Amino acid sequence: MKYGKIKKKKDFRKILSTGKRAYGGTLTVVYLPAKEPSMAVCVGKKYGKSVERNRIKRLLREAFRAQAEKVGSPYAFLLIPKVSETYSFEGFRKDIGGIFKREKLEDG
RNA sequence: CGAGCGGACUACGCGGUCGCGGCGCAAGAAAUUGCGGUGAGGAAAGUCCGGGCAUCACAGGGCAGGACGCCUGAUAACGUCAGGUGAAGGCGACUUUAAGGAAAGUGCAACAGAAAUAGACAACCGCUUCCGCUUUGCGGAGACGGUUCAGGUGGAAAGGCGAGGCAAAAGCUCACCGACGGGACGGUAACGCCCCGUGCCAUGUAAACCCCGUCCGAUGCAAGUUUGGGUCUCUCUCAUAUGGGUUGCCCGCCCGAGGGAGUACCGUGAAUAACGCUGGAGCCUAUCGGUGACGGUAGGCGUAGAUAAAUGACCGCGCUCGACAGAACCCGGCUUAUAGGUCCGCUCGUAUU
RNA sequence: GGCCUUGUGGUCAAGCGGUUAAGACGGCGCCCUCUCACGGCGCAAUCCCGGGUUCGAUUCCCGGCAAGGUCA
Repeated sequence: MKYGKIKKKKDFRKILSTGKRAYGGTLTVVYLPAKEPSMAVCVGKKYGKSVERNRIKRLLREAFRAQAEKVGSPYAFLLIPKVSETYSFEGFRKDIGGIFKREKLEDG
């Protein structure tokens, strides 16, 4: 399934206020049923300089991509990482997988 | 071998699988799919300068304000760079340097010190008057005249140092050094060097105000352009220069501004849109001119253009185990951050030949 | 991305190149009191950091760092 980008400020507000929250060790996932599958990562200035922020975004997208195939129905996802010293691909991947399993979003 | 100086370069590499942003080609009505190729830096950073570019009822004058400041050159331009001069530091290679003017004027110089820009007081000496005494003299006080040496204070005390000179002294005189004025020579110039003269008067601070010289219109791609409607009619409010725009102010110049209703046509998307948006003062190689910055000529190259914003994950191999760090209109610089590695030129010390 | 502003005890803040760096609130110590409060006395500042100009810099100049504002 192809995931689009969430861009509009209105959409962000809607998901953050009405969406369901799921917490993992390294990040928080906010999601809402939607017509088209979409996702976004939230990495503000508190996470560091631009190099560091870009790295977090890449890791999150890649980890999400590795797990997204399991989700059957369309949802809008927001991924919000927690501030820490180091960020790892493996940690994000396991947390996202665990959240999908717990929230019963996986297909079948 | 040890210590050091200057300059240049590099910024993990290779192979696979999956994935991302532009571009090209093909397919498709379209969404999209497939293939190919391409995709961050030396600082992309800070936004400290300069320029291009764009807009402002063209950009005119004056004031204010700002920047720069040894000389010559380079450049589109610069506060940058190159070469040189002076000064300071280092044994040296070399490094640093906002380096015009203090006899245009104003301000400031705490504390200390007799005194802070120059007068007084104190001190030293001469002469004279008075007083005292141990009476060819010595001491004390006062008037007049000469002088600023020494001591102490200070960042700085009126050219320095040595000799002569004098009642005591002082560039009063002399040698050397410095300063100032004039001249010759060398250099495009800053300046250097030599000669002659003047006994010498002018404290510091201009990164205090300021003076002199040179330069600057303002605003910045969130600039701005296009579509978002156009034309006509009616009407309302403010205004006739005492308004609005143009640079902070003045002059000058330019101009009415905003809203509502109706009708005909176009359009249905209205801001998260498109353009600006990357081919350029471009990069590489060779050669010529120049000490050099740089410039000329010839050949070659095609080299990110995103907009919640693209480079990542995993596996294998190698090693020195990988620093600082991510384009956002574009260039030239400066400044700041930066693990390690490579190369070139040079200095000092020690030892050997 | 562009353009600006500000950094002084814990907080809010004054500060004409020479100050013992004002003042208020708060904190700590001592005195006063049987005790607390009030009151009195005292203490606590790398003037954000690094250079430079100057005899002397919180102040002037240059470069960093941090915080904040503003422009569609």
